Amino acid sequence: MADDKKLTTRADDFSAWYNELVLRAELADYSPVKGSMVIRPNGYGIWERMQRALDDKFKETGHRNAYFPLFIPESFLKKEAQHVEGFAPECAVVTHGGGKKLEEPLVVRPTSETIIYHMFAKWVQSYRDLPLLINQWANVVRWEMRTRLFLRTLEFLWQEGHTAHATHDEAEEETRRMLGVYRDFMENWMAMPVITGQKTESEKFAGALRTYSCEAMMQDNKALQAGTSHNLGQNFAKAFELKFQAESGEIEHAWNTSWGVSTRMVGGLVMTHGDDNGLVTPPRLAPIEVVIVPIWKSDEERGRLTEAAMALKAELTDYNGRGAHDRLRVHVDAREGLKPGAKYYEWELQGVPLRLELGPKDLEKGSVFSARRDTRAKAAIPREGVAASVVALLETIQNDLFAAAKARREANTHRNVTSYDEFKKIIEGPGGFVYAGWNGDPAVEARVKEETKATIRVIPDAEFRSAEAPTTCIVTGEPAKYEVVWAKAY
RNA sequence: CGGGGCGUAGCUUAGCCCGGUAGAGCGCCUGCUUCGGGAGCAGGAGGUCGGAGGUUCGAAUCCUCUCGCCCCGACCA
Repeated sequence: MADDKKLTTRADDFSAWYNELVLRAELADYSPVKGSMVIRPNGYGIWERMQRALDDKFKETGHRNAYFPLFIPESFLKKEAQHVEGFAPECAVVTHGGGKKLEEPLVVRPTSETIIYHMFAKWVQSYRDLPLLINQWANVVRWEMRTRLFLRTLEFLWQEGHTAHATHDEAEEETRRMLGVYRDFMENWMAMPVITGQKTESEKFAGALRTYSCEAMMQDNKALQAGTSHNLGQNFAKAFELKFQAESGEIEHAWNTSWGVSTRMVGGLVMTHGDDNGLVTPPRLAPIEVVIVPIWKSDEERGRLTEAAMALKAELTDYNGRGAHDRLRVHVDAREGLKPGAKYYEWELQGVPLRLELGPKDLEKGSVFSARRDTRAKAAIPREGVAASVVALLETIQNDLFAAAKARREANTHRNVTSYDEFKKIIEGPGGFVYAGWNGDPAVEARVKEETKATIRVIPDAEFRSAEAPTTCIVTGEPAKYEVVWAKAY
């Protein structure tokens, strides 16, 4: 090995780069059970930031948290025909408990629609009980064939929102609202631009009427489905007899929605912003936003500079320019026996957005020396008013990360592609998103997947569509029913 | 489950063809000197070579079986 301190580069082997980064930045580690992983503090810290931001948004939109059990009677899964077909193959099933064979096997939840709507049926009698707006933070298990850290593991953490409404339109509005919440989070917290839109019939959630999705582009130009929101119609309400008496006096089935995002987003964050030096975390999701590295030569200096670093930290954390509940998250790295350079590399690997160096020269000059993680730009900042400068710089980093990611996506987005040959050249070559016409036939979708591995990621929402809609289907040349986004996906 | 690769110290690995004292780098521990981009020197700890069987005077190395992991496919948040 030439230099085992350096990561494999993205250009050399994107997949190896990703795995090495996740392991070496200590985001996660392989567990003894094949396909499952341990989320280490660095990774879990990011997830906690994600949870906090999302949970606030869920509460703001009227949802309340609850918790439903891990085990679901096997018969529940079978009550909704499409649902069981979609999920049965990947379910873990408990057949024994307490040393005895169970009368009915229990499925370890792959998702909780069935148990939740079973319970909703007990709780809802009247239209006055609606809407019922519930979210749960939980782990789920899906027995996947091929796993990858954060992107696909046997067990993962997520949130699943489940709601019941009196009308289709209310449910549709909710489905759309939560897709918007996801988009807001992904763009403004993760700094990860997404395309929103509707999934095709073959890609929609098993049991849903319609599925909407947020699709992001990773640095290898592959798509990542980052979050989905489903309008379940009355499918589950009918299967679980979730009924209510309407104002009119009629008994009606409720209309459900479900929506979820998972720890997969941590993988998305890595693949959106990471570079060959390691992780790059958007400030808003960084467990540590600022690391202060004091620099000294002598023992006398060490005491002085460590003290100055602690004072700097105190000034930063006391600053309430972002509000009392959003204090700067600052760490001082005063470890002895490590040279400053070694510390720089370590914090860069871990993706801390901003580093402040504080040495004797800075003390003399009344400044601190800053280094941005994203651009690696360095500059002296006046010590006076440093907190406001740091807050502003972090905001700039947050915005620049989003702008860079968006520019990269646009640079790898291909529109006005009308020939299937050209389409294949792009997909098999550089990859990226290809906007093209589709006749709406699932057989065409299947054929393209078979031939190129590309799938329709979404039928994009209006704002993402091309100025001039494609008129013909990319494959058959027939009139196009939709403009769709094609890409290879994770 | 198909195809490919690999299991040697905490990590990365050399050695394996051609059997003969298990080696290195990183990391770790102790001490001294260092400290503005991965420090140096000295000393030290750490291995039943994935497991089981076989061949042999002798196996990390050869044979058989087995277990596990990674990558590529089919399936998917």
